Amino acid sequence: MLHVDLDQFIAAVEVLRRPELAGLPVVVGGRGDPTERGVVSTASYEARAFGLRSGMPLRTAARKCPEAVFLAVDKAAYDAASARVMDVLRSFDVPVEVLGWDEAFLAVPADEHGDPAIPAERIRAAVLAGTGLHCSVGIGDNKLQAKIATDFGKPRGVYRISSATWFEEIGGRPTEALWGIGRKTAQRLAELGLHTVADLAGADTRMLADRLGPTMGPWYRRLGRGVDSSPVDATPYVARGHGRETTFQQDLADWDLVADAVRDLAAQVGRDLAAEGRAAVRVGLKVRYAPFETRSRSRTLPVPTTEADDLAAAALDLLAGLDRSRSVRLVGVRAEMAPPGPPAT
DNA sequence: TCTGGGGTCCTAGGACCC
DNA sequence: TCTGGGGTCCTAGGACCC
Repeated sequence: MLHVDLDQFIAAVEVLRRPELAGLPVVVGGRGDPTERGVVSTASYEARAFGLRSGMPLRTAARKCPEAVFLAVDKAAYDAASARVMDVLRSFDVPVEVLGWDEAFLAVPADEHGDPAIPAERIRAAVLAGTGLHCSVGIGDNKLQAKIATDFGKPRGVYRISSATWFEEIGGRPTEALWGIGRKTAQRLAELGLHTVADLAGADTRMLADRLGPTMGPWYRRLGRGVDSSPVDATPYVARGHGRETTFQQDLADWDLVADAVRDLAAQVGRDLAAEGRAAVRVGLKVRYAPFETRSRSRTLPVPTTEADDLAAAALDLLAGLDRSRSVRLVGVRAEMAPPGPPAT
C-alpha cells in the first residue's frame, strides 16, 4: 500500500508558473491580501521556517513574516494541476483512491515487487517528470500506516511503516498524530490518562466504548494499534452535497444585506448542482454571529428540486427563524443531493 | 491564532409509527 | 390506557480532514 502526498502542493503550483518566486516565503490564502479576513491555505517551506502554518490567520502570518509573498487562492489552477497528478498516478495501472487535491492511495501490493521502495521511487520520479511537482510517498501494510509514513518522508522522500515497526515508529507520539484524532479527541483521551499512541493501543476496549461511544471508542483503539482494514476505493467520487459560504470583511448588522448574500450563495449552489445534473433533497443554512458563534438550520424539501429559486426560498425561510438583532460574520448555504442514478418512475 | 471554505461522518434527542 | 419497545426519519451540533 502506498500513499502519495504532494509537497506544499498549492504553493508549489504557484511557484511552477512564477519561477521567480522559487526560494521565497510564499503564502497562498484568501484573496491574497494579508490585511483581510482569511487564513493561510498553504505556506511554502521557506515561509514555514518563520512559523507560518496552514489555517493561520493571514494577518498573523503577515505579522510573523512581513516579507512573505501573499497570493490569492486560484482553485481552477489547483484543479488542473491535481488532474495532471492523478493522471500520472493512474498510469501505474493499480487502483487509485483520490483524497482531495493532492493525496492518493495506490493499492500496490507490499511484496509483489520485493522492495516496495522501488515502485515508490518510480512514482515520485514520474510525478516530477509529468507535472514538475515534488511529492513524498509513504509505504504501509494498510492505508493508515502508509498515510502516517508519508509525513516521515517529507519532503521529497519515501518512508515505510509496517505492523512490525509501528510501535517503535510512533508508539511514543501523541495520539493526535493519528489520522482521525484531532485536538478535541486527544484532549478527551488525555483526560482518561491516554497520552501516546501506545497508551491508546493498550487501553481497555469496553472502557473506550463507554467513554467515547460504541463505534468511535473501539475504532480509536484500532487506530492506536495501527490496524486498518479499509480497502482502496477507486470508484469515482460522487459528492453528497454542495455548499457555499462567505465570511464578510466586516460583520453585517443589516439583515437585508445578509438576505442578499443568501440569495447569491443559493444561486451559486444552484449552478453547482446544475453542473452535475443533480437535484437537492435538503437545504441547510449556516449563520455565524459575531464574534464567532455558529448556528445551523436545515430542512428536507417536500419534493426534490433543481431550481435555484427553490433553494433560495428555502434558505431565506430558514434565515427568518434566526435572531435578527445580532451582527453576522458568516453566512452559508448548502444542499444535499439524492444519490445519482436513473430517475425514479 | 480574532479564527476560510469545501467537504464527510457520528451522535443524540424527539417525532412518529407499529 | 399513566404507558412498552423497536425502527426510522428529521434536525442540530460537533469533530475531523484537506
